[in-house]
Amino acid sequence: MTQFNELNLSPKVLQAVEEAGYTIPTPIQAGAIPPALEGKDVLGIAQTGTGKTASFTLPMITKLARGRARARMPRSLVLCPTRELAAQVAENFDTYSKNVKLTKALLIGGVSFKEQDLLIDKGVDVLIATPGRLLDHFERGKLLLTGIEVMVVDEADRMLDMGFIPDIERIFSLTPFTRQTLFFSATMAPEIERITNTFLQAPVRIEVARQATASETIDQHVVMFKGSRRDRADSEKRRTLRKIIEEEGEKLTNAIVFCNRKVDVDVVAKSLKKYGVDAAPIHGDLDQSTRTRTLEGFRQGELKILVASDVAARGLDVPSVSHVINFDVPSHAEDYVHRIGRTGRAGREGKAITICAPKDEKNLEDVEKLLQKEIARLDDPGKPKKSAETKSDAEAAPQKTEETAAEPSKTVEKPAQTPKTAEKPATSAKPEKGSGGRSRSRGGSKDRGKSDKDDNKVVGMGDHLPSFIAMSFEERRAS
DNA sequence: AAAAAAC
Repeated sequence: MTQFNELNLSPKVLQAVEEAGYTIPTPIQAGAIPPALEGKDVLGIAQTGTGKTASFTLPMITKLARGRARARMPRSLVLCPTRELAAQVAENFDTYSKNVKLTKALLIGGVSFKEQDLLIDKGVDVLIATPGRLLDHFERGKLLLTGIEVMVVDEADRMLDMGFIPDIERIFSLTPFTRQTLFFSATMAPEIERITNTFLQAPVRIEVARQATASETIDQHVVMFKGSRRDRADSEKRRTLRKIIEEEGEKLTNAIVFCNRKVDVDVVAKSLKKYGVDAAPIHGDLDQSTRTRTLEGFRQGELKILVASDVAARGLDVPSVSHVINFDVPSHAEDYVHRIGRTGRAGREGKAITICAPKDEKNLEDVEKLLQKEIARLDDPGKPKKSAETKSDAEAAPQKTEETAAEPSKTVEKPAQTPKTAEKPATSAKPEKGSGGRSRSRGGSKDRGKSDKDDNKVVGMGDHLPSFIAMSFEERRAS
């Protein structure tokens, strides 16, 4: 098996890698580092969690160790779609460049220009940036990109989703065409293919395809939710969420609750807190210091539940969480895969529960189409059950209890008609055996777990790379 | 329809 010391990395970089505890590169690292060191363009098709970040930081540090940056003329540039990702990449540089004299600047929004300007003026070897802030600096005349030797585009497909492609194209055009380009994307949409054809020169293409799939390592469930009345649906949905959290009990050690909209992130987080659940919101409207602090608290295990918009769905290197709960079904089916990919990492157990309101059913269909399987239905634990009479009624026609059933929202009643779940008072958090009927992952996972551990800093999704992402182009076209 | 990202 290839080892890091066979990849021609500089001794100082190698030392930092070894000190971080790694000896065996991941496939994307083994594939991308040698051509990157030779100065070739690289097209990496890989998901977060494959060791992607180190596959460009390590060769970059090796190459940049020689030479020095001039004022306002950075020698390399890494573009990331979100501020958090950019910060993560910066940390990765710190880890591996500790034995090398290398200056770097993190150019992201939400923080003052002042410090960033100061760094740029002094000259930086590595610029890590989100597109908006980078262009902002450029337009203020503070920055010249004509000295860029290496440019990295990270998470290009997400850049596409976020409408950054024009910015990326502009930035490409501001850098010298002699630059080396390292380009990473989880998928290859036609638009991404076009960009790579335009801006990459004879790239070495590294595609990471893995066997394991999301659907096999994550225990997935969906709760079909229906509010009793329009004006109560919102609060009832939050109650359903609380009940889900209660029912998971101690198995839920930490979780991310995803909402589709920022307002809901705020409302849900506030609601959970009100009911004594340790939760905090994160989304793009919160100021950067709050975002950073919240995320850090969550990483440190000081915060139990992170209520998040899709800012946290992809790429973020949060620790493996025990649960992902979708307060809403994401409207892009692929986001579902990214969201649930925050759990069950490195071969550990993971559980994903999605709340599906009637208006989300179309989205749920799309998700199931993408997964090519049905997600196990769970009864709504938040639905107050009435008398035994209604109970059998509900069993016969669970769907039918809408307008007519104006149910007292505060009353706690015993849950009925839940075959798998033991009956319990609402306050008890009794563990329930996962009943989704999904078989666990196959062999291999132990092995993976080990190498994921080896590569803790950069590994994200671990074992359960979703099958559609793991497929090669040919397979994808075929299906 | 929303989120992310620039002030």
